[in-house]
Amino acid sequence: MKHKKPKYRQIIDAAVIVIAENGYHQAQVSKIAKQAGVADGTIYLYFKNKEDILVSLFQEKMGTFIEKIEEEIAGKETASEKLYMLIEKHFALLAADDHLAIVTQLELRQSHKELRLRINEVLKGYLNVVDKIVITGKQTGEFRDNLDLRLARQMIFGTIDETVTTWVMNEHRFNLQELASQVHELIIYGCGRPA
Amino acid sequence: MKHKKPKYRQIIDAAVIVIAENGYHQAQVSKIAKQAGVADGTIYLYFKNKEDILVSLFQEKMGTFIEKIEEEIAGKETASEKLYMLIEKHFALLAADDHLAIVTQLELRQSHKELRLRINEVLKGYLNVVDKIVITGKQTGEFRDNLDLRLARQMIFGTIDETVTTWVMNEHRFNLQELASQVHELIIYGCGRPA
Amino acid sequence: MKHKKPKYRQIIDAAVIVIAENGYHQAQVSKIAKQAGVADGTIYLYFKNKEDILVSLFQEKMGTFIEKIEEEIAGKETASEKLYMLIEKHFALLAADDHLAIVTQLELRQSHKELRLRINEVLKGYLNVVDKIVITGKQTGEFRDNLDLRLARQMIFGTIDETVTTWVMNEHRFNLQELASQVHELIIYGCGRPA
Amino acid sequence: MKHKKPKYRQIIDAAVIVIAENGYHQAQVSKIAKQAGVADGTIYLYFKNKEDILVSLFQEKMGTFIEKIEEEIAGKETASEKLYMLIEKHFALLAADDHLAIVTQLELRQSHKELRLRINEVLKGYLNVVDKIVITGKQTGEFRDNLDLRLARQMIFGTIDETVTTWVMNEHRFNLQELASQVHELIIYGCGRPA
DNA sequence: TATGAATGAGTGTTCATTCAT
DNA sequence: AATGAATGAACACTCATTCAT
Repeated sequence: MKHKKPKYRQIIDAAVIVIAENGYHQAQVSKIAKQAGVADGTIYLYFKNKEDILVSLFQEKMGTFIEKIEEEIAGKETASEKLYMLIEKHFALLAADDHLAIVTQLELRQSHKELRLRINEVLKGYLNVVDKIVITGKQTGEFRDNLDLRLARQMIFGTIDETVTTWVMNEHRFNLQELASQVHELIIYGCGRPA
Repeated sequence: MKHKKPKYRQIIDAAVIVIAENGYHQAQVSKIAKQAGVADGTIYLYFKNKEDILVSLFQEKMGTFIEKIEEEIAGKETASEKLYMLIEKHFALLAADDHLAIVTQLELRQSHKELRLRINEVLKGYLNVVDKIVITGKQTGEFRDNLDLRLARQMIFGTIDETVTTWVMNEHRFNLQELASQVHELIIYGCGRPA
Repeated sequence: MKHKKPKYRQIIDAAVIVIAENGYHQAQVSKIAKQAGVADGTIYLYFKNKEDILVSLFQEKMGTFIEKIEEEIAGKETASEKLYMLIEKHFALLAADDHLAIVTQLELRQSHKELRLRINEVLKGYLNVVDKIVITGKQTGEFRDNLDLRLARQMIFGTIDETVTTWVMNEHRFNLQELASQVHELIIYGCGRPA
Repeated sequence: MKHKKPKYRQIIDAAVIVIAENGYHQAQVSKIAKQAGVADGTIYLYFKNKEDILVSLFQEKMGTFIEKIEEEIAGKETASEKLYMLIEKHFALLAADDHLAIVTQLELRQSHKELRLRINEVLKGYLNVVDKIVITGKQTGEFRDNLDLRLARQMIFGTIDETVTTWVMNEHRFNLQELASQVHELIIYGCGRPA
């Protein structure tokens, strides 16, 4: 809620569009300004530099993303249900926003190491949500006692992320949201056949 | 057998070192040439352009990578054992080559979209190995019948890849190889408690 | 009497401080406005543009400078005494105002050629005072008959100016005012030994 | 003799022309490159950055300048004769090179403080020559015993420099070289009438 | 009078690639 | 085969000035 200034959001939204349509390396500040309908210099009244646009973009979008997911999860009882909602909502939100999906899955990963480190900071918010689900699952007995928190987190995030990336790279040739239940099953039961 | 020319490998090995030590965006052709002990222009006698160095690098290294993993897997009977060897060898090979781990997990992902598409082509070789294991598992009845091949592949690759990336980003603060059995267990049984 | 508006002087004084403390090229209009406690736009109610601030600054300060020197000189009889007062007062006034000394000797000289031409116009007032002393000296017989007015003026101004600049550049490591009598001697008698 | 590469001198000479004709602030690197008949990038094979061109320019030209003056002076016996040659040669060299005179007297003085400090370093070579003359003069008894070295240096340099600057600013409306003897007289005997 | 958000022109530098030797 | 000097396109950011309020 820090930034109510309409131009702040205008510029971030413009950045998403320009990056999605032109690629990270072709997203010049002047192009973003033009898309936002402001002068180049105006960008610098709201952002420290180009990197700041990108980090802010990720913070804003990921913030909203996490908030929405947490809302959905809060209404669920079991870890399994929470996990399902996480996956379902994650897929739904990205499926609903083509540009954002391209930007987060493909383009922003081309950024400089330093920027990626700052993006990872933001990502920690998401991973915390995952962690809470895993901890809940272990407490309720739904998940194995000997489950390693970090590995479980990596497995859950890795599976979801790889699925979304494949979907984006295949240019949405399959329906992402429909996969939610299968991905959920895979994470809970693994590849193995139930005993 | 394709390239016996010593300079071809010399340049690729130089590229790995330069990229690992300087980062993708600081790995200029002139730096690679210097590290390889050749003139800038000589690079272009062996590679079409800079992108070609990187794709070739990935092809060469990933080729060897896949060969070694296939060797190990061939000696195993069950899908579960094959999967274990895949994970174990994957971790072992990267843990043994610092530079290569950094280059494949962090640096090369900063490349242009186009280059990443070509890298994905190479990656298919690896994913085919995963696919074969999954298919075997379904045939032997080790894996569930209703397992979706593509999703299983994404889950396996996503989990392994995310684990390695975390390890590289944490600057090797934990022992990667030791995690092989836990990751294996996670992929086979999932997070859930056995019935 | 020209400008009674308090903000006019406020802005000029702010400019002297900002230029002295930040250097000519780091003295942005917004910084001057902030120092003066007015909005950026307000500057343009009192000055045509940035250059106008600097020229006005020089005019105001140099005007006061010349007035004070003329006062002192008027009380003296001989050209030699007048010259001495000129030097002494020149040194005294700049030694008493650190900021002004830095601005006139170092910073303002970095200005564009056009601005420097306008500054030279203002400087003529000072050179006229010098000229009057030289003319007086020739009339009274204190100075040589064949003395070229322009050259004498350049020698007097050049020597004084170079001395002040050296003093400013040496960060006031020596006492400027104490040099007045020696500089006076040098100008009257030159380097040579009296016959 | 460090740089025999023709392009090095080509670029420096181009810089003198471009700065003299366009002014310091309109002397873009691309303009200098064009004048030198090389590509923009070529500049950076010979100079670290733009500032380096300007410092090198000053070093090269001032180096030659000092060398020539020292040669002339070496052939003279008395301090007075040496001083005369210094002035005469100083005037002659600048009168013979319009562009260089403009660059050193007007344009280069607009440079940033840092660059001016580096230019001052180079200038010390010239001031050393002046110092030697003054010291000689005191030893031979031509100059006063109580002459302060630093003040004498400032007087000599200040007078010569101010004269040249006036000449350049007046667009060569008078003959500079002809003034040498009068300036010499002024420095040796001052404005005063011989006793 | 006074404000301050918005404007947009302008430029030093890097580096993949070429080609004469 | 090998060299390495030369090329030239491309871009983030600053800041004096304006003008609606």
